[in-house]
Amino acid sequence: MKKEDCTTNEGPGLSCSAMLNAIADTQYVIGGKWTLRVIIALSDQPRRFNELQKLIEGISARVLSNELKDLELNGFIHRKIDAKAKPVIVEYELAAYSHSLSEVVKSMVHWGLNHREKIKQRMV
Amino acid sequence: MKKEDCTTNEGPGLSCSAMLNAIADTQYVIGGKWTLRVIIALSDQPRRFNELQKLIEGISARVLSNELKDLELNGFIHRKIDAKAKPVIVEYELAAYSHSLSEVVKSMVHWGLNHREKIKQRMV
DNA sequence: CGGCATCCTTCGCGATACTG
DNA sequence: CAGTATCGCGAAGGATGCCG
Repeated sequence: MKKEDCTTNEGPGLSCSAMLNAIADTQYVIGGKWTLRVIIALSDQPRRFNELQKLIEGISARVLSNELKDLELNGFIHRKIDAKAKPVIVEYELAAYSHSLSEVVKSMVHWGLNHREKIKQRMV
Repeated sequence: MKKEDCTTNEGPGLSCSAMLNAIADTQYVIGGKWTLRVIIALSDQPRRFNELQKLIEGISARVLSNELKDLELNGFIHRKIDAKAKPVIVEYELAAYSHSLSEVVKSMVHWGLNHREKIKQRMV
């Protein structure tokens, strides 16, 4: 075993720094305060800008705008423009790639619930 | 199905806000820049403060100190003190609870690697 | 050696106003 | 309606120095 290899067996054959970089990437992409909220708000149907802002309580237009740009850059959503309509209609819809997050989201939800339970019991 | 239920099927029977809270908890606990690095640095053996600081490149004493306190509060590590030695020896070791993170870590590593691959291919 | 105190910087985010 | 521009706060983190 190389010095760099992690003894935790999360990444068989993966160096620690490679693992840490991958984790940092994930945190960078979905670690923002609103990122996953926007994705979830789009999970059942495409939505328009102001619709999203009403749906996601507390988000400002500036932040929502930035989130949507980043999400599009990362391939999570598509921006659909209907230029024929007047005024122009812009809709955001989830791309297939957003489903690749399901495992990450699931494990985070699971761990978060367990952790809260654990904390509660320690309080008793 | 209640209005609150998520149409993404990550949390069967779980409301969106419950999911989002659980995710926020997880991000709060392990979302710090250094948290997982410290845990991984401790994964093969207990280590002392200055040893950790050398091992984790770039971390300051202040930040490491805070991380270790938080990690202990959250039950991830134990602080072992050998008071008989002079000067006193302090060691940090992983607690069993830190292994509960393995699924989260694994999925984040996996997704991060895939995402980087995807980005690379788009560059071509 | 194992930290804590202090000061400073950076970055994410919030609030508000404004525009085509 | 769908955003952009501007301003600025607050918290996380970095740099440095000191102490038992």
